[in-house]
Amino acid sequence: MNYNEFENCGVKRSLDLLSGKWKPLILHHLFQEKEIRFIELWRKMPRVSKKVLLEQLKQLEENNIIERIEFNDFPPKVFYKIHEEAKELGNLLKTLDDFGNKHIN
Amino acid sequence: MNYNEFENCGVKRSLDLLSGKWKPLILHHLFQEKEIRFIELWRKMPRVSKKVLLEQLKQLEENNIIERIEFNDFPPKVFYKIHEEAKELGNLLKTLDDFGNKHIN
DNA sequence: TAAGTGGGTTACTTAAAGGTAAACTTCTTT
DNA sequence: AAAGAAGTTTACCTTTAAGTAACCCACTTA
Repeated sequence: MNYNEFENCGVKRSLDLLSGKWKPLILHHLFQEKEIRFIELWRKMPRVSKKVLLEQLKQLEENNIIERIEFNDFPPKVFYKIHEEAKELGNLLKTLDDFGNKHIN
Repeated sequence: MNYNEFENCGVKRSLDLLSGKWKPLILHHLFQEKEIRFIELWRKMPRVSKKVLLEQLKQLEENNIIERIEFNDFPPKVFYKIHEEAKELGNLLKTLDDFGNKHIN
């Protein structure tokens, strides 16, 4: 999240959106589930701390990649899902995955 | 360069290859020039220190993204160029650029 | 012989990302 | 009354990436 030069570059912007240790894994789950509760997501990736997971989710939300939907229930209920306008991100992830798998080494 | 989990994931591998503050800019220049001397490259991006530029180049080389070609001349002469097997990276960068430009905000 | 050349290294500092652990909130259940 | 639930926050520590500045090497040129 620290490209301070060459700002006007789409490559950087894309990398910014995805950079963060747990974001690819988060997105992987969100693309699978369409909509998932915070605690469910956490159970799927228990090696992240709550704090860090929340940080990454907040960054994704600020970048309009995901949406946070809160219900005033008890116990609290919050859903996260891929933002409608970021659905095309799926294709990008596929492209990145393909390239990464080909380019082993 | 620090994804220690979910290693077996192409997305992570791709992001790893590209993560580094100056790599997108380096690659931009290398894709333009096909082959460029270290000092020329540095002149094109004078806000990086030599040390950091060399670090980023070394990482790219270790990942087989670029090639380092050394001549035993004086003064020393070293060329960097996109590795033949990484030419397809051009398409990936294009994809990232397009996405980033669309997804402003 | 002193200064300059291009590529690279070393030692040290700063800033940012991530990790750990505990506490808070507001309700429900036992 | 005590314990537990889900989501979040706080305080603090560790690790890593990046920045700064100086120096080395082997040779050439003024």
